[in-house]
Amino acid sequence: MVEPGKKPVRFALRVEDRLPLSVAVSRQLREAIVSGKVSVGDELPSEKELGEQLKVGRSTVREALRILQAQGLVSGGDTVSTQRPRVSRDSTLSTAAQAIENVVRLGQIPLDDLVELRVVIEGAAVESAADEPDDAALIAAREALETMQRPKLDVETFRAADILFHQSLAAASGNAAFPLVMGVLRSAISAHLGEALDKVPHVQKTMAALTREHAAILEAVARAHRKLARTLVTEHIRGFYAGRRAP
Amino acid sequence: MVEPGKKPVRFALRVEDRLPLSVAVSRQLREAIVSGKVSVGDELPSEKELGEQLKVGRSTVREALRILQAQGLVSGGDTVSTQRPRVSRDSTLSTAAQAIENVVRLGQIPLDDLVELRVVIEGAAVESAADEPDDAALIAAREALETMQRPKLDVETFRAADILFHQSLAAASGNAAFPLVMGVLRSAISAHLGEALDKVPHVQKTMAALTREHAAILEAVARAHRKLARTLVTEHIRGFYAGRRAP
DNA sequence: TATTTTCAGCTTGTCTGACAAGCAGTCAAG
DNA sequence: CTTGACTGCTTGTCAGACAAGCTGAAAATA
Repeated sequence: MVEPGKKPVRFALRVEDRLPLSVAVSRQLREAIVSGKVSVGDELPSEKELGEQLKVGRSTVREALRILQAQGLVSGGDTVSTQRPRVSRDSTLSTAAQAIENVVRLGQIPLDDLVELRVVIEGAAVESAADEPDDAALIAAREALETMQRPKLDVETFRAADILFHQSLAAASGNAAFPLVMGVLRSAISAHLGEALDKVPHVQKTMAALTREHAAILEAVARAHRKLARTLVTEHIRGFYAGRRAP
Repeated sequence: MVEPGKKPVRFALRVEDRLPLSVAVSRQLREAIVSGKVSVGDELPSEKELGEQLKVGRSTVREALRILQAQGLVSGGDTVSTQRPRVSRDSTLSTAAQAIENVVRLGQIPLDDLVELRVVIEGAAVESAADEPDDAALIAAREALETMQRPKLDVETFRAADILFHQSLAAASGNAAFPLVMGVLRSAISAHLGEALDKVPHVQKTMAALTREHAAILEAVARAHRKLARTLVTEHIRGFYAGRRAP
């Protein structure tokens, strides 16, 4: 491919930092936010004003704001409103969750692997919660459990209480990363399974059984039986998804 | 890859709530992507065409694309280019890491919690790898270890080999979710710590010590000593970050 | 005076039209 | 066969327009 007479000279095109203005603007704003130059909860200037300060058009500013909203650094984007965007307080958490969910869903990770990861994390969470529980979170878990113990519960309410229970349990570990990743896993798993799970043969019976397992887990945590709590959680999760997967 | 027989996916917009159109568009495209309706690597229609199919203006489409780029689902956003955006191949991972980094930098998740989560996951990974290892991944880990054992290694090479070692070890568990989440965690943690690892007092000594720990971990895994492997990994990670945090 | 109504002025959301820069193919001239 | 011009696309950016909604102040009313 190379003639003997000619030396292969490669010319590398040095692309200077030509990134779109909108991206540059978003990065600059991001730096101002994460570095604390604008504090959390502050209002940002209006789009027009930002554009004038930065000497860019309004559409450019709008695109930059969209990027920041997608990153969860700026509020808004979920409703139409005339409110000025603010530096976001807590929506970055759900943003991170969604980002991981994207990875998981695109990564074609087998369902079993996700379930196993959830077992690992939730097992560690209840062990930690059994050691030194966060009482407020434990109370929230207990309330969720009481909701699930109400007779003749409809599936949707049960489902919401179930999520809240597991979330609270993870939060009781005192580790903020546990509930975050757990929530991500749960949502990714149910996205894999599809939402047609409510059509189990014996819904009330299944829900009652799950509730009993929840009660046992919570009690093990409350009594600081860390190994028992882990075992119960592991069986609970594995059993649940095993039953779902091959009905 | 544009055979005449392949018919392009058509997008039709369905407005649910009073969401901004741009957000609705981005969500719909996101669904099309993560559900595999448009496959990874595919080109999306041009902005004009998308706008015509969805019956929205081009600026609206552009804002939606910005959101998707910020989420890492669509390529582009880092250079100015006339290329049509594609469904992104693998950049979602770094996006997730960046999202977590935002969370951490805004102080919503303490660094220690992230480290502890990494301990949990990597501990479970080596246990699983000790039980039934994926041989190819173990070989990769061993090669990375050999790289680290080379004398007078520069920091960057060591660092790369270190990442590869841990990644391979996690992959040896056979669970695809472990290396994935681990990678996100690792990147988020190191982004938060800063890259100032070179400023350790005794770099060569530190690297040598880390390498010995790595070797011990790998041997424990290879000999199917699951508990030992977990203990070693736990100490390895905790020790590493404990040393970093308060130098 | 106190309360309600009105209204001007802002904001965001969206659309349209315009232009520059750059890539890709075509097609003719050398 | 190479070269160059040309055409048609793309993205990036801007400017201007309009609707809808909020806010605060002035005006009208009780």
